[in-house]
Amino acid sequence: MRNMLLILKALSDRNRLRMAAALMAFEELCACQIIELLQIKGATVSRHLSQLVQAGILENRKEGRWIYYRMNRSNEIILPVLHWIEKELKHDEDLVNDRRTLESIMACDPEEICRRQRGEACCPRK
Amino acid sequence: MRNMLLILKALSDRNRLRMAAALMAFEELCACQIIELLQIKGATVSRHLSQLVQAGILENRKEGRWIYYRMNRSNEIILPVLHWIEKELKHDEDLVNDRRTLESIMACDPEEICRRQRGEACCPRK
DNA sequence: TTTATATTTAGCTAAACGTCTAAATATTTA
DNA sequence: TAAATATTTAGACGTTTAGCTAAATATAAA
Repeated sequence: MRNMLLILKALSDRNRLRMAAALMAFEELCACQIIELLQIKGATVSRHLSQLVQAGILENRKEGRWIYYRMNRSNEIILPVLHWIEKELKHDEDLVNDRRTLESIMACDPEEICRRQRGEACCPRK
Repeated sequence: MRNMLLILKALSDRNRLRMAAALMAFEELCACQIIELLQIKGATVSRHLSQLVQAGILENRKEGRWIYYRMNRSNEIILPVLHWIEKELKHDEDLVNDRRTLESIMACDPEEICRRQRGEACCPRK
């Protein structure tokens, strides 16, 4: 039961649900891309991501200075609930919007995203 | 998304998950039976139950002084996640134990359960 | 119509949570 | 090797939440 509660709790926060939905649509995202999507502080994003990893929903890999997150496809327990979310929220207004935002985020190099987050203007916002 | 979050939040508390599991196994239970199962105060149980109703997971009906709760079978959205929980927690130690406890609770009249909750000895505990 | 009683609501407290800033860590570049 | 930088960890703060007790509500029994 403990495990199930970890999973349900991890998914029952708006920002974490958005992260999960983003990674259902986009194979792999680095932390800075998720920061850019959610527009909240990196430290906060980091804690949410680690909670999702803790629950077995996400996994990550390190590549240089970046850390990339993706769904943990080897965890079969969570597949049904992810499919459920995917189906029910396919047309959710906020998530459709997030996917659109992600398209433009993916069009930039992570390099550019990070530069923007340090306050240097680049990579037009919209 | 708001709706999905209500559902996920409602299910991501240990006691509420136990309530939901109990009502997957036992068609219908009145509030006093759930109080008896969880061994927490009636007021607290009441608030949990209303949160589950709010999320569309449970429905209730009034019969005299008692209020009976059951799964809201007309809400199709939640069926997949309930099946998921049912499958994953079928052999969960705590929930197996809850079902055993419920067997003996069901063997008493609600009348008896309520009397016990008022402090009068009756209906042997185990 | 008064009393008993099953459940809910209101108000409180302690713990958990989401967010932030600042400091720490790890990796790359100069 | 020193400076830059992407992410995480630590610590603080305001909000939410799960639990309690006591009061309110609604129904049944006397």
